[in-house]
Amino acid sequence: MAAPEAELVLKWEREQARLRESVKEEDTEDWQRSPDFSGLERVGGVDLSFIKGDDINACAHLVVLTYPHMKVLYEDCKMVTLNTPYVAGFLGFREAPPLLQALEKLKNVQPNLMPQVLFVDGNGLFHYREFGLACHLGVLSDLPCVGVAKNLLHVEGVVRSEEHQSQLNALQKSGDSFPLATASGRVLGKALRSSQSSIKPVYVSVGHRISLDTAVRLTHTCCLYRVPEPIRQTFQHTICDKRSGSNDYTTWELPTQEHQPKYPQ
DNA sequence: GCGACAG
DNA sequence: ATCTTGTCGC
Repeated sequence: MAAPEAELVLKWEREQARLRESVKEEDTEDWQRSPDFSGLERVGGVDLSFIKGDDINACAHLVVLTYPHMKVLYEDCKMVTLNTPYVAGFLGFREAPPLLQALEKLKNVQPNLMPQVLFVDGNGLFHYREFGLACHLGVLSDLPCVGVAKNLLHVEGVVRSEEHQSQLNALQKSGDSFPLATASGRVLGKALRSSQSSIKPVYVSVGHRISLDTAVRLTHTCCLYRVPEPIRQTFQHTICDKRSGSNDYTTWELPTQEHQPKYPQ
């Protein structure tokens, strides 16, 4: 993929700065204040999936699950063609448009199934300019959004240093977390140990209309495995025939004991 | 200066 | 993002 033109990058930066002003980083919903999230009934997840040698054609996924039981209420997968290359820091311009279309479609066909919060595969405020994909989707859809990244983005001095590694080692049990603070002291996200069975954390940050602590708490309650169920279900429902062979989860042993799903049946 | 850098 | 097998353990 050719390097993005400097002019385009400048345009993108201006757009991110403009949209950044609309991000709400506080709880705006009643259920977010509730200790057990009572009132929350539907959680969504979005993601794009690709096949090996092709980075312009992708499958745009949207799933909606019940809360807290994580049962599938709605799933949609559509092949799309992307216009922009992947550039770290500008994921929103590449992935937000098709994902917004999926939300628009849901609004038209099953408005009653619109999720009350959306999990996004990528960062929110934990971003070079505090405007990752989760913020991008949040502002443009005005849906509460949580950013969950599986890998660490190097933001303002937050890197995989020995300090970071020792903080990770201190995450002993599921639900443990530590803040991701910039050199200036601003907390842009949290590293969360989301399941007992995985040492590797997920990086949670605010997308829109939710506080960081609520986002982390909610993410934890949606994790049966490392990746929050709404996002993980999106992988499972990939229609692009990627679920043959041993990757079919039905051939895997179900978690036992402390690995037990939080909400059986 | 070069490289690192969500998906 | 995606490629890619088995293997060891709870």
